[in-house]
Amino acid sequence: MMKSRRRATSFDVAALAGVSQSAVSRAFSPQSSIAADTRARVLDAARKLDYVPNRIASSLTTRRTNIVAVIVGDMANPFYVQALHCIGRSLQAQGRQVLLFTLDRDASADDVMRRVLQYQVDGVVLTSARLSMRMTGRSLDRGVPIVLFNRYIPGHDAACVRCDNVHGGGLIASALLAAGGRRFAMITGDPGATTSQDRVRGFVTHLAQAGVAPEDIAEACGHSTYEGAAAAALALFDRPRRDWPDALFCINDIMALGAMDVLRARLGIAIPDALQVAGFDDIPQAAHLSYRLTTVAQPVDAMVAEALALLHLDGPARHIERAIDRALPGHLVVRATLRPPGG
Amino acid sequence: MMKSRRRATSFDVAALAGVSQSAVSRAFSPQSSIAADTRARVLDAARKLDYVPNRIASSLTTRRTNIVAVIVGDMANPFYVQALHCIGRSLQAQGRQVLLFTLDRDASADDVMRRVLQYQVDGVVLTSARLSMRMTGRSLDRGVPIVLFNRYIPGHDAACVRCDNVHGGGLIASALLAAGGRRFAMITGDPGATTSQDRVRGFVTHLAQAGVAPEDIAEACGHSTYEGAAAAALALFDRPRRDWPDALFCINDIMALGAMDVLRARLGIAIPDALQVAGFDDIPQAAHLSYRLTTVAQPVDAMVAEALALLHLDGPARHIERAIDRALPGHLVVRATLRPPGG
DNA sequence: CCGCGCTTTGCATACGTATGCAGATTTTCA
DNA sequence: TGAAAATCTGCATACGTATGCAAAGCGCGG
Repeated sequence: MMKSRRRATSFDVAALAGVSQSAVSRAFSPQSSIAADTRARVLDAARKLDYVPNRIASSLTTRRTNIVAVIVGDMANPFYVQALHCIGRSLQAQGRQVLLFTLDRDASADDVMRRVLQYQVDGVVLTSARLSMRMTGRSLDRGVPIVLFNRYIPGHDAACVRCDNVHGGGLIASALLAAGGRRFAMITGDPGATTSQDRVRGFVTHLAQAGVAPEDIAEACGHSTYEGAAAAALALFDRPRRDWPDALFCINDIMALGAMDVLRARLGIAIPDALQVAGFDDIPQAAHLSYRLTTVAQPVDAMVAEALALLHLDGPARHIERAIDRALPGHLVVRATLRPPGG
Repeated sequence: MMKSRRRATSFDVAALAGVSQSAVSRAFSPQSSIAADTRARVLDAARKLDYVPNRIASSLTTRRTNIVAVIVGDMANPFYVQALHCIGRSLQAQGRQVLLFTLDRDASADDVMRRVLQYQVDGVVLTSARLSMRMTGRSLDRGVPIVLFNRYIPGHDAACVRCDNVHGGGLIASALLAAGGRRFAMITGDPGATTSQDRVRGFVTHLAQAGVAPEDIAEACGHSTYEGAAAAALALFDRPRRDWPDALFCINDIMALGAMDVLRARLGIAIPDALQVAGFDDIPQAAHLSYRLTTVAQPVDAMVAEALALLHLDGPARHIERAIDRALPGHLVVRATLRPPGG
């Protein structure tokens, strides 16, 4: 059976059902004023013609595309994949979809933002550390709601949802102290990312209260990647054995995996006996039996729900949040990379 | 400075530049017939008004959205994340975007496909094993090009790009034999997935040629997940120690990680000394020092390039490929989970 | 039987851009 | 210099749907 070349439109359905095009439109919009039997007749005709409403066309008049742009900075970090997955699920449950933008190293902010705006998205979720400022500016100027996911811009008034990273850093410091850590080290992420800065700050501040001077905490930058962290870990241990750290905080899990792997494989360091390790994020791999990483779990579901709520996708009038900064608390997940306290 | 509430349209730009709306449209389309200085004047006015062409509106007349739907069945498998990332990068380089559809366990094929069709996408890339048949049917009926990524449907004529899984299974069999494997075992994936079936077939066939009877190969289903594989691995070793397998093929890497983790942690099995393990896919984690997994690398970049080419997104007339089945060869990546041959 | 209110329907138009066509302008060549 | 060719521009319309408005149909109470 050969289908007609042209796709059926609401006019075709209207003709078959013996109603006007308006009736077809109303039949497909739940809250419209239309008689039950008319709707049934229309849906029946639509089925016969294999008609599917054209959302692109409808978005012209409704001024809503039901599309949300998600800009992912680092697809190599499972945490952001997890966040993307969660965002996609939530939006799909609302009848909306994700338009995905991945950001390459050399991507220009203006370039990405121009593409986002061309697609008339209803909102933007930005998970990229880099380029945030210029992108949020253009988005807000054009009346497109944007929410920063897990990062913020100090001088700027864009809405932001994040884990309380300072608090989380403190949780890690507290756990490492309780487990008997004495010589502390950190592997930090992208230096420009507030995520990294805040976790470091929470960690250092809490240690300071326990009498550990900041200058006694060894530090190396792992650039938020597995490989970068492996290199950083080796750098931290490039010193006499008696000065080796015995407690290491990696500001995210993916770096903790890199550090653990290289330290065990290259230097034969036993974890947690010779070195205690903690991460941040609670990515799926942190629970794997090769790592059993102690970490701070981010409340991803709640963060996503909050972020999408701040976009105000429902409701007739578009309201843009300003100067919102929601910090949700994470919680410590204790696994096997710390010694039991008092053990 | 307060921006006007309404976004600037091509008419606004036209008025400011003193030209017609058509001229504005042409100024933004590279191959249009327009004088250089007119274009410059238009672009200048556009910049002043912060005008961005509305791609949604333009797609109404061009009948192209420059959007490709990507349906991801399993976001928990890093291989598909990697594929998604690669697809996104390639499309963005062509000025197109990915509209992401994630498939939950309980998602209905009709439901997802209806949403795909509503958005008038220019093409569909389907990476989900389940539901493939009904989805491809509806897509093709409506003239939307669809390509199955790394799976195919035997009775169906949709285009398909995949790794040569039979060949890859043979590579693994060959490597395990050369490394001295004697008692073989497999952890299989989703029973309905051709990906799993083909890899198993290649593996079993190759072993048979070497004199290993299929019924001597132990088998358990890991359902393509880390956790499922861990359970399957324990089941395979739930027998007298002298009957334990010494060569294990997991039909994808994520399951190999699960199997290795549980066998080492729970049963204390040394890899590769007591057990040799191989996977398939070459996900990033396979290279991590905790695993150093021998596996078959899929040529993801080439597969994605081929898949997108089959959609025929360029060119004026939409041509739909039928009955295409491209199988690209993978290559063995030897790491530390096999003993060196002759060692 | 009349008038009021409620529901349902169709008409007309708007959304923002692309493009065929014809007219206008410039260039080319004899 | 003139005519033909080439280039550029604007007009008008189409793409597919949503919705304000008014008209029509209906039920109900007086």
